Amino acid sequence: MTKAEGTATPPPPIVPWMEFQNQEMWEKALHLGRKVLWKGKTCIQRPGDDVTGIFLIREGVIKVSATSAEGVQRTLWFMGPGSILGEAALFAGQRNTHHIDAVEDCVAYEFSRSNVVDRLLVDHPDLGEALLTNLATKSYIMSTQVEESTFLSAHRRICRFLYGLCLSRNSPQISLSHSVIAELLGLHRVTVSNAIGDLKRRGLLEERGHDLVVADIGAIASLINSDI
DNA sequence: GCATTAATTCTGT
DNA sequence: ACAGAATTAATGC
Repeated sequence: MTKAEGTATPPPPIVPWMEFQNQEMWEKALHLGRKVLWKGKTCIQRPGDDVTGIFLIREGVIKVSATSAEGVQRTLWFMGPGSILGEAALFAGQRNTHHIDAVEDCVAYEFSRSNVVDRLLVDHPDLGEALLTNLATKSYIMSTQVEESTFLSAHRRICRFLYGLCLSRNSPQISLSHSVIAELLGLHRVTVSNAIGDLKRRGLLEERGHDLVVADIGAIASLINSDI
Protein backbone atom coordinates (compact mmCIF):
# COMPACT_ATOMS: atom_id res chain seq x y z
CA MET A 1 0.00 0.00 0.00
CA THR A 2 2.00 2.92 -1.19
CA LYS A 3 -0.85 5.41 -1.28
CA ALA A 4 -2.44 7.17 1.65
CA GLU A 5 -5.38 5.41 3.25
CA GLY A 6 -8.24 7.93 3.35
CA THR A 7 -9.15 7.91 -0.33
CA ALA A 8 -8.79 4.20 -0.83
CA THR A 9 -8.18 3.84 -4.53
CA PRO A 10 -9.42 0.39 -5.47
CA PRO A 11 -7.02 -1.77 -7.40
CA PRO A 12 -7.62 -1.69 -11.14
CA PRO A 13 -9.74 -4.58 -12.35
CA ILE A 14 -7.87 -7.49 -13.84
CA VAL A 15 -8.84 -7.83 -17.47
CA PRO A 16 -8.14 -10.61 -19.97
CA TRP A 17 -5.71 -8.46 -21.88
CA MET A 18 -1.96 -8.84 -21.33
CA GLU A 19 0.41 -6.11 -22.31
CA PHE A 20 3.66 -4.91 -20.76
CA GLN A 21 5.33 -1.66 -21.60
CA ASN A 22 8.78 -2.24 -20.12
CA GLN A 23 10.26 -4.29 -22.91
CA GLU A 24 13.74 -2.79 -22.73
CA MET A 25 14.99 -5.58 -20.50
CA TRP A 26 14.55 -8.01 -23.37
CA GLU A 27 16.90 -6.17 -25.70
CA LYS A 28 19.95 -7.87 -24.24
CA ALA A 29 18.52 -11.32 -24.96
CA LEU A 30 17.02 -10.83 -28.39
CA HIS A 31 20.12 -12.29 -30.04
CA LEU A 32 19.26 -15.62 -28.38
CA GLY A 33 15.92 -15.64 -30.11
CA ARG A 34 14.65 -16.03 -33.64
CA LYS A 35 12.55 -13.27 -35.09
CA VAL A 36 9.22 -14.41 -36.46
CA LEU A 37 6.43 -12.57 -38.24
CA TRP A 38 2.77 -13.49 -38.06
CA LYS A 39 0.35 -12.12 -40.59
CA GLY A 40 -2.90 -10.75 -39.23
CA LYS A 41 -5.91 -13.06 -39.14
CA THR A 42 -3.79 -16.18 -39.38
CA CYS A 43 -3.55 -19.17 -37.07
CA ILE A 44 -0.38 -19.41 -35.00
CA GLN A 45 -0.98 -22.61 -33.06
CA ARG A 46 -3.70 -25.21 -32.65
CA PRO A 47 -4.47 -27.57 -29.80
CA GLY A 48 -2.08 -30.47 -29.71
CA ASP A 49 0.79 -28.64 -31.34
CA ASP A 50 4.15 -29.34 -29.81
CA VAL A 51 5.64 -26.48 -27.81
CA THR A 52 9.36 -26.18 -28.30
CA GLY A 53 9.96 -22.74 -26.91
CA ILE A 54 8.41 -19.47 -25.89
CA PHE A 55 7.51 -16.38 -27.89
CA LEU A 56 8.03 -12.80 -26.82
CA ILE A 57 5.51 -10.61 -28.60
CA ARG A 58 7.02 -7.29 -29.62
CA GLU A 59 4.37 -5.90 -31.93
CA GLY A 60 0.77 -6.72 -32.65
CA VAL A 61 -1.97 -8.55 -30.80
CA ILE A 62 -2.86 -12.23 -30.64
CA LYS A 63 -5.94 -14.01 -29.36
CA VAL A 64 -5.90 -17.14 -27.23
CA SER A 65 -9.14 -19.12 -27.31
CA ALA A 66 -10.67 -22.44 -26.46
CA THR A 67 -12.86 -24.22 -28.98
CA SER A 68 -15.51 -26.82 -28.32
CA ALA A 69 -15.88 -29.93 -30.44
CA GLU A 70 -18.79 -28.20 -32.18
CA GLY A 71 -16.56 -25.26 -33.06
CA VAL A 72 -17.90 -22.74 -30.56
CA GLN A 73 -15.20 -20.31 -29.52
CA ARG A 74 -14.53 -18.88 -26.12
CA THR A 75 -11.78 -16.31 -26.03
CA LEU A 76 -9.54 -16.66 -23.00
CA TRP A 77 -7.42 -13.56 -23.34
CA PHE A 78 -5.60 -11.24 -25.70
CA MET A 79 -1.87 -10.70 -25.67
CA GLY A 80 -0.10 -7.57 -26.82
CA PRO A 81 3.49 -6.30 -26.91
CA GLY A 82 5.71 -7.38 -24.04
CA SER A 83 3.75 -10.53 -23.25
CA ILE A 84 5.07 -14.04 -23.53
CA LEU A 85 3.36 -16.97 -25.19
CA GLY A 86 3.97 -20.64 -24.51
CA GLU A 87 5.81 -20.55 -21.21
CA ALA A 88 3.02 -22.31 -19.33
CA ALA A 89 2.98 -25.28 -21.68
CA LEU A 90 6.76 -25.36 -21.81
CA PHE A 91 7.25 -25.54 -18.06
CA ALA A 92 4.30 -27.83 -17.51
CA GLY A 93 5.62 -30.20 -20.15
CA GLN A 94 2.29 -29.97 -21.95
CA ARG A 95 1.38 -29.65 -25.55
CA ASN A 96 -0.44 -26.53 -26.56
CA THR A 97 -4.09 -26.70 -25.58
CA HIS A 98 -5.53 -23.56 -27.18
CA HIS A 99 -6.23 -21.92 -30.48
CA ILE A 100 -3.89 -19.00 -30.98
CA ASP A 101 -4.52 -16.50 -33.76
CA ALA A 102 -2.87 -13.28 -34.81
CA VAL A 103 -5.53 -10.58 -34.93
CA GLU A 104 -3.13 -8.19 -36.63
CA ASP A 105 0.36 -8.32 -38.08
CA CYS A 106 2.78 -9.31 -35.32
CA VAL A 107 6.50 -9.39 -34.65
CA ALA A 108 7.74 -11.91 -32.11
CA TYR A 109 10.93 -13.60 -30.96
CA GLU A 110 11.07 -17.30 -30.34
CA PHE A 111 13.39 -18.65 -27.67
CA SER A 112 14.12 -22.36 -27.61
CA ARG A 113 13.62 -24.34 -24.46
CA SER A 114 17.34 -24.77 -23.97
CA ASN A 115 18.02 -21.08 -24.40
CA VAL A 116 15.33 -20.28 -21.84
CA VAL A 117 16.52 -22.79 -19.27
CA ASP A 118 20.29 -22.56 -19.80
CA ARG A 119 20.71 -18.92 -20.74
CA LEU A 120 17.79 -16.66 -19.93
CA LEU A 121 17.03 -17.99 -16.48
CA VAL A 122 20.70 -18.37 -15.54
CA ASP A 123 22.14 -15.13 -16.84
CA HIS A 124 19.19 -12.75 -16.50
CA PRO A 125 17.20 -12.90 -13.27
CA ASP A 126 15.07 -9.98 -14.38
CA LEU A 127 13.91 -11.95 -17.40
CA GLY A 128 13.09 -14.87 -15.16
CA GLU A 129 11.01 -12.52 -13.11
CA ALA A 130 9.32 -11.27 -16.25
CA LEU A 131 8.41 -14.86 -17.10
CA LEU A 132 6.90 -15.34 -13.67
CA THR A 133 5.00 -12.08 -13.96
CA ASN A 134 3.64 -13.23 -17.28
CA LEU A 135 2.60 -16.59 -15.90
CA ALA A 136 1.05 -15.05 -12.80
CA THR A 137 -0.91 -12.63 -14.94
CA LYS A 138 -2.48 -15.49 -16.88
CA SER A 139 -3.31 -17.22 -13.63
CA TYR A 140 -5.03 -14.12 -12.27
CA ILE A 141 -6.90 -13.51 -15.50
CA MET A 142 -8.42 -16.96 -15.38
CA SER A 143 -9.30 -16.95 -11.68
CA THR A 144 -10.77 -13.47 -11.99
CA GLN A 145 -12.92 -14.49 -14.92
CA VAL A 146 -14.29 -17.46 -13.01
CA GLU A 147 -14.94 -15.27 -10.02
CA GLU A 148 -16.67 -12.52 -11.96
CA SER A 149 -18.73 -14.84 -14.10
CA THR A 150 -20.16 -16.49 -11.00
CA PHE A 151 -20.67 -13.42 -8.82
CA LEU A 152 -21.18 -10.36 -11.01
CA SER A 153 -23.92 -9.24 -13.35
CA ALA A 154 -23.19 -8.93 -17.04
CA HIS A 155 -23.57 -5.18 -16.84
CA ARG A 156 -21.01 -4.85 -14.10
CA ARG A 157 -18.58 -7.17 -15.81
CA ILE A 158 -18.75 -5.10 -18.95
CA CYS A 159 -18.08 -1.93 -16.97
CA ARG A 160 -15.16 -3.58 -15.21
CA PHE A 161 -13.77 -4.73 -18.50
CA LEU A 162 -14.03 -1.31 -20.16
CA TYR A 163 -12.58 0.43 -17.13
CA GLY A 164 -9.77 -2.05 -16.58
CA LEU A 165 -8.84 -2.08 -20.24
CA CYS A 166 -8.59 1.70 -20.27
CA LEU A 167 -6.27 1.65 -17.28
CA SER A 168 -4.06 -1.17 -18.43
CA ARG A 169 -3.73 0.14 -21.96
CA ASN A 170 -3.62 3.72 -20.77
CA SER A 171 -6.01 4.81 -23.48
CA PRO A 172 -9.74 5.55 -23.50
CA GLN A 173 -10.03 4.10 -26.98
CA ILE A 174 -11.29 0.55 -27.32
CA SER A 175 -11.30 -0.94 -30.79
CA LEU A 176 -13.16 -4.17 -30.15
CA SER A 177 -16.48 -5.20 -31.62
CA HIS A 178 -19.38 -6.22 -29.40
CA SER A 179 -19.05 -9.83 -30.44
CA VAL A 180 -15.35 -9.88 -29.58
CA ILE A 181 -16.10 -8.51 -26.12
CA ALA A 182 -18.90 -11.04 -25.73
CA GLU A 183 -16.63 -13.94 -26.64
CA LEU A 184 -14.05 -12.62 -24.23
CA LEU A 185 -16.41 -12.33 -21.26
CA GLY A 186 -18.53 -15.35 -22.09
CA LEU A 187 -21.64 -13.23 -22.65
CA HIS A 188 -24.24 -13.14 -25.35
CA ARG A 189 -23.44 -10.60 -28.05
CA VAL A 190 -26.80 -8.89 -27.64
CA THR A 191 -26.21 -8.49 -23.93
CA VAL A 192 -23.02 -6.61 -24.69
CA SER A 193 -24.71 -4.49 -27.37
CA ASN A 194 -27.50 -3.52 -24.99
CA ALA A 195 -25.16 -2.66 -22.14
CA ILE A 196 -22.94 -0.58 -24.38
CA GLY A 197 -25.94 1.13 -25.94
CA ASP A 198 -27.08 1.98 -22.46
CA LEU A 199 -23.71 3.47 -21.51
CA LYS A 200 -23.71 5.50 -24.72
CA ARG A 201 -27.15 6.89 -24.02
CA ARG A 202 -25.92 8.03 -20.63
CA GLY A 203 -22.92 9.72 -22.15
CA LEU A 204 -20.30 7.51 -20.50
CA LEU A 205 -19.28 6.01 -23.80
CA GLU A 206 -18.90 7.54 -27.21
CA GLU A 207 -18.46 6.14 -30.66
CA ARG A 208 -15.54 7.26 -32.75
CA GLY A 209 -15.67 5.66 -36.14
CA HIS A 210 -15.95 2.00 -35.34
CA ASP A 211 -14.23 2.32 -32.00
CA LEU A 212 -15.56 2.94 -28.56
CA VAL A 213 -14.19 5.80 -26.54
CA VAL A 214 -14.67 5.98 -22.80
CA ALA A 215 -15.86 9.53 -22.20
CA ASP A 216 -16.36 9.43 -18.45
CA ILE A 217 -13.99 6.96 -16.89
CA GLY A 218 -14.88 8.05 -13.38
CA ALA A 219 -18.54 7.29 -13.92
CA ILE A 220 -17.73 3.90 -15.40
CA ALA A 221 -15.53 3.18 -12.41
CA SER A 222 -18.35 3.98 -10.03
CA LEU A 223 -20.71 1.67 -11.90
CA ILE A 224 -18.41 -1.23 -11.21
CA ASN A 225 -19.61 -1.43 -7.65
CA SER A 226 -23.20 -0.30 -8.06
CA ASP A 227 -25.52 -2.13 -10.37
CA ILE A 228 -27.48 -0.46 -13.17
C1' DG B 1 -6.63 3.66 -60.82
C1' DC B 2 -11.59 3.82 -60.38
C1' DA B 3 -16.39 2.34 -60.14
C1' DT B 4 -19.74 -1.50 -59.31
C1' DT B 5 -21.17 -5.57 -57.14
C1' DA B 6 -21.03 -9.19 -54.19
C1' DA B 7 -20.02 -10.87 -49.52
C1' DT B 8 -19.27 -10.38 -44.94
C1' DT B 9 -19.42 -8.04 -40.55
C1' DC B 10 -21.51 -5.09 -37.12
C1' DT B 11 -25.43 -3.21 -34.48
C1' DG B 12 -29.92 -2.33 -32.68
C1' DT B 13 -34.65 -4.24 -32.22
C1' DA C 1 -33.95 -14.11 -35.93
C1' DC C 2 -33.90 -10.25 -38.89
C1' DA C 3 -32.89 -5.84 -41.19
C1' DG C 4 -30.23 -1.80 -42.30
C1' DA C 5 -25.60 0.28 -42.23
C1' DA C 6 -20.99 -0.18 -42.89
C1' DT C 7 -16.77 -2.61 -44.35
C1' DT C 8 -14.08 -5.39 -47.21
C1' DA C 9 -13.15 -8.29 -51.19
C1' DA C 10 -13.68 -9.24 -55.93
C1' DT C 11 -14.46 -8.00 -60.61
C1' DG C 12 -14.57 -5.41 -64.77
C1' DC C 13 -13.42 -1.35 -67.31
